Amino acid sequence: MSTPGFSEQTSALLSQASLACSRRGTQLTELRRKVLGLVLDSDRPAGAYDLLDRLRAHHKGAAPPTVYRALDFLLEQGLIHKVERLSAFVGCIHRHADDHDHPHAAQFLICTRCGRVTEIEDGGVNRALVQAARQGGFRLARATVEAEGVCAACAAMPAGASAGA
Amino acid sequence: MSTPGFSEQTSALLSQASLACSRRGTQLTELRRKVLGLVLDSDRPAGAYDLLDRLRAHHKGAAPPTVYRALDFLLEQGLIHKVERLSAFVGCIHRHADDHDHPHAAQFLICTRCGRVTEIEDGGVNRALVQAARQGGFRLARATVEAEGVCAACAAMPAGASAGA
DNA sequence: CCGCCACTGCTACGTTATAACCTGAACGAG
DNA sequence: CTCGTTCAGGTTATAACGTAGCAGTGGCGG
Ligand SMILES: [Zn+2]
Ligand SMILES: [Zn+2]
Ligand SMILES: [Zn+2]
Ligand SMILES: [Zn+2]
Repeated sequence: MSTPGFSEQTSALLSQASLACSRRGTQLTELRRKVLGLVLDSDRPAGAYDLLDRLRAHHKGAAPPTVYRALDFLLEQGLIHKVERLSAFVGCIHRHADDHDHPHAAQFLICTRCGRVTEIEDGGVNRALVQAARQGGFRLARATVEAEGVCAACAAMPAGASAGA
Repeated sequence: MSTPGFSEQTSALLSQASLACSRRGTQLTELRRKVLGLVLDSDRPAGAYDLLDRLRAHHKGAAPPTVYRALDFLLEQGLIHKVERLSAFVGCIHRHADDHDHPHAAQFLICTRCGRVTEIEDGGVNRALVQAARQGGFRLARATVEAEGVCAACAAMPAGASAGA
């Protein structure tokens, strides 16, 4: 695999991310690649300090700014998203077209049972938001939409249990 | 005025809040009333530590737990909202019906020029969210919707200026 | 009187995020 | 080549946000 320690799927996503950055004239350096790999490899949102701890295993001397700078870069590149309610980060599931100059409009479904976050991109929600903003004369730039509830997997489990670990 | 140091409008809202709490069997104590007054009296979202500083002017010995406990209470009572993106609090503009047992579904428009936040409650957005969640088999409990952009007042100003202060 | 409860005071601590300053590598202009 | 500039990252310290835990007080019902 291309980056030891990461899953096959994560490695594949890292390769795509690297390409996407090249096309945009930015560099997915080794450090940024590691941080992105850690985010992608986690099936739950990852906090900055969780990432820092894991990063330190293979990157001695990492400090808060180390990981926050990498996260800022990855956010700018649209490779990850921040879930505000959790102060945590998730990998972006969407393909990164050559031309994407500004972030796409996504929404997040946060399961309060298992902690997993699903990224969706719902046209209806986006249209409704644009409409609502326009009604108030508000010039909409972007929106944070984070729903909390119970995911399909957890809803199918007996109460008290949580799907998949 | 009923509570010295607050505007007439804030005082009126405080009276309403006090009544609403009585009906629900909870107490809007003097401390909680002061914190609510501070939130309502501000035309921008107020951070917890900003509130703490202002609270100390009339309430010697206040510490972080003092203000956070009051904020928790006010959130539970639906008297204020937290704006996650700003880690700050705003007063709720809606009337507090006797029967409201769970929080209402509101959205926030955050102006990046002047910093003001407008609370709206848009049926279209709420319907779209319910619909989007259902499509993924997600049992929606509540949603954080925080739009960023430029408010009508700021959009009418020359670039570089910001409306009202 | 006594136990219980809601509220508050207070100390300390945990978590999240950024400021400020410095080093070194890469690269083109002069 | 040497300088200025840009970008990435190391390092230290600190700001900003939030909570745990325990003690005291005062009301209220047994
Ligand atoms: Zn995305
Ligand atoms: Zn779940
Ligand atoms: Zn409200
Ligand atoms: Zn504005």
